[in-house]
Amino acid sequence: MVARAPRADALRNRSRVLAAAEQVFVARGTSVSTEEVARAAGVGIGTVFRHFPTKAALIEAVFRERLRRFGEEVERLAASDDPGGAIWVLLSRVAEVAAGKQDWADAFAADSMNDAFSPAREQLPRALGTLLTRARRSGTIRADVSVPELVALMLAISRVPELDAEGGALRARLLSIVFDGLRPQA
Amino acid sequence: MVARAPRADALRNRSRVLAAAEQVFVARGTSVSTEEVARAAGVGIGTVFRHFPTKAALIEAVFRERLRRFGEEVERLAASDDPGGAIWVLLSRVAEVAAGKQDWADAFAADSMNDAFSPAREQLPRALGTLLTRARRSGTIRADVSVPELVALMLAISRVPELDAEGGALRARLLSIVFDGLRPQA
Amino acid sequence: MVARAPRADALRNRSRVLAAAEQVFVARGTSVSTEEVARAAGVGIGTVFRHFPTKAALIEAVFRERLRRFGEEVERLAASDDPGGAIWVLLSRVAEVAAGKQDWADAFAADSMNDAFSPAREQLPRALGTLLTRARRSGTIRADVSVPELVALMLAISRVPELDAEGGALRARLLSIVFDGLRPQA
Amino acid sequence: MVARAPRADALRNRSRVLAAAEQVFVARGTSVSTEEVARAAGVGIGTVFRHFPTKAALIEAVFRERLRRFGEEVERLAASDDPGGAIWVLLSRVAEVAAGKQDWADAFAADSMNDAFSPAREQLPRALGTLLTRARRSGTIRADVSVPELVALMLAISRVPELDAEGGALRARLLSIVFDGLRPQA
DNA sequence: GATGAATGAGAATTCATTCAT
DNA sequence: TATGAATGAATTCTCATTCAT
Repeated sequence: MVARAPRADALRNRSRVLAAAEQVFVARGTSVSTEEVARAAGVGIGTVFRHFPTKAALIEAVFRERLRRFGEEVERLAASDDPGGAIWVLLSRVAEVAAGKQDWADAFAADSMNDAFSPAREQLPRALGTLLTRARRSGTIRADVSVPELVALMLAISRVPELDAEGGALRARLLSIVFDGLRPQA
Repeated sequence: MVARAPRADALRNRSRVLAAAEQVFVARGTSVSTEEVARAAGVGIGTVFRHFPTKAALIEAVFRERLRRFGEEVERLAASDDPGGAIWVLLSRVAEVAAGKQDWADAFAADSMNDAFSPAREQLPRALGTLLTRARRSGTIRADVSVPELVALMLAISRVPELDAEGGALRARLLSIVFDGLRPQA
Repeated sequence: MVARAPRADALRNRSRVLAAAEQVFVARGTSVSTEEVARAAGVGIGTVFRHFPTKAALIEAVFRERLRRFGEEVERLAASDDPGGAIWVLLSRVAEVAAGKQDWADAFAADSMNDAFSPAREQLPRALGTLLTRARRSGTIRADVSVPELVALMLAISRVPELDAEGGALRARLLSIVFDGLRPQA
Repeated sequence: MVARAPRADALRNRSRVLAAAEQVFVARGTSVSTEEVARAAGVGIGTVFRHFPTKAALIEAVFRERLRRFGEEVERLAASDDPGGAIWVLLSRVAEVAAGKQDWADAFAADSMNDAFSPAREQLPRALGTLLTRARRSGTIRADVSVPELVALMLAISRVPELDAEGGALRARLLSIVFDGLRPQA
């Protein structure tokens, strides 16, 4: 019995499930039943469990994927000409993405710093570190802010669901406060 | 057929259940079974449901009580001689209280601005408003920050569970960033 | 410790409970909770259970009382000048009373011939017997109908809930069929 | 994503549950717990709920099935050479079937004319109508009896549980009364 | 005696997980 | 492999009955 490369249709199903799960979890929280995820993916529930042995594993996989994509985005931001502006963009994006998606943010917050996510643990902090260093050098961000502070701020911002009210004006004011706090202080 | 004062033992049990529920919810999330709450309170499950007709009602009651206590605390802070310092204390307290209590913060965030909490809706924003006005006048807080921004910040801070790491040093740095952002900018 | 006559207020409470239970059972079925009966009677639930040791006992008592009153009514009918007409009235009354009160009729049907109801077992059949004998003699009722047949017919009629439709016209036609069947056949 | 035929074992289980439920409901009333139905069917309780999402749905399904079979029986009777005799058989069957099955008769009475049972609403009244028309023409049944009266009589008869006593003799006499009432009157 | 709070055994229902088809 | 039926533990809630006040 040689370990065989996964069949193409199996891979396709895995992706389908992952995508459907992300959509459903974001929309209605991770407490939706696995059955609903299967329905959204257009597969049988058995298929979901074949690819992800427990529901927790599915949630984790969805989240890992999300972190991965986020890491890529941060890498692009870290390469920006304007690192200070990039941090502003970063925090804005976090606030946007999280708005109204409580449960999702929960999972993010609960697990983002978990040992389970070794790839994200490498890529994301590294990208954030690069971004911070460059921003510090450019004089837009104060020197005593490092990655954990930035992550904590991101988490904090990501978890306020009411920011969409008033057409996002509140969100802008919140970000402005935080951003002013990040600036080198007189 | 006169409306009678509730019996002493009933009141005692109600409080016990409320206290046990708060403890259990904070420690292990609001998803613990009502049975466990009953066990923690040392009463039968029927007693829990007698006092709180649904689980949602219990969660709400626990939360309402918590908001009430928090409102009192803010009122005391609003009367302080040093309103700027009081806001610092306020945010610190929020961060302390929320640490490691994810689900609890969820409930707070989800409901804190809800119509259901009319008493809190009055007392808490009023106290925060007083505090802010006084802090603005004393020159410690910038003029364009009002109650919604402050609440959003509190929510944001309250929802970062990892702040206890490193003996709270990270929490202190996060607060310092936020606080600098709240100061009148040069 | 001599057996003492029940206190006046205890008797009053017993009646109140009985009356309230009848009303509630007729309106909403015997599956309403004992608590609701207590509420309707304006007493505590403990009082209900003091007078009727189990819910079944309460149902039985309510029913016994109802049979007793019905027995009295039949006695009056049995004394009528027109025994044939009296039987018609009897069956009409049964149909009227039962209309729309399914659960109630259930209890009636389930228990009416039960050994538990010794007083009713005496009074009611005796009155029906008298009525029948007189009706037979007057030539309005056929000779081979005796008390059990009459009771069965009453039960049957009492259990058709739809008879109120069409302003009772259907009920009238049903009774007419039964009544014709009861007449001496050519 | 084609709609597939239900699996054979699923169909088998559905039938098993339905049959077990009918048996249990008839024997001990529809208030038996779903757990008992599952036990009687030899399946897990989850299986019962998979096929019938609520207990009410199960009761309804059992009842619908019963009405369907009854409708078939009436159709056979409607085709008889002796329509008068067929009506006698019909009423006898109803009395037999219902004997001692209180709760069952309740469901029958409560729902038999319900909109929920559209198939029965068509088949059963139609068959009864045919039967009645033929019986009227043959001169065994009086002209002013139509389907609602017949149904009401069936319901009435079906709801007298005591008819089995005395080896069914009482039942026979009750039916004879009703039947004489149905005959064209002199 | 009266009260109503406490109790806990069910009951219906859900859902992660397993396994026959 | 994919499917979806079967399973049963767990959960919320109800209610008859008991018992302290």
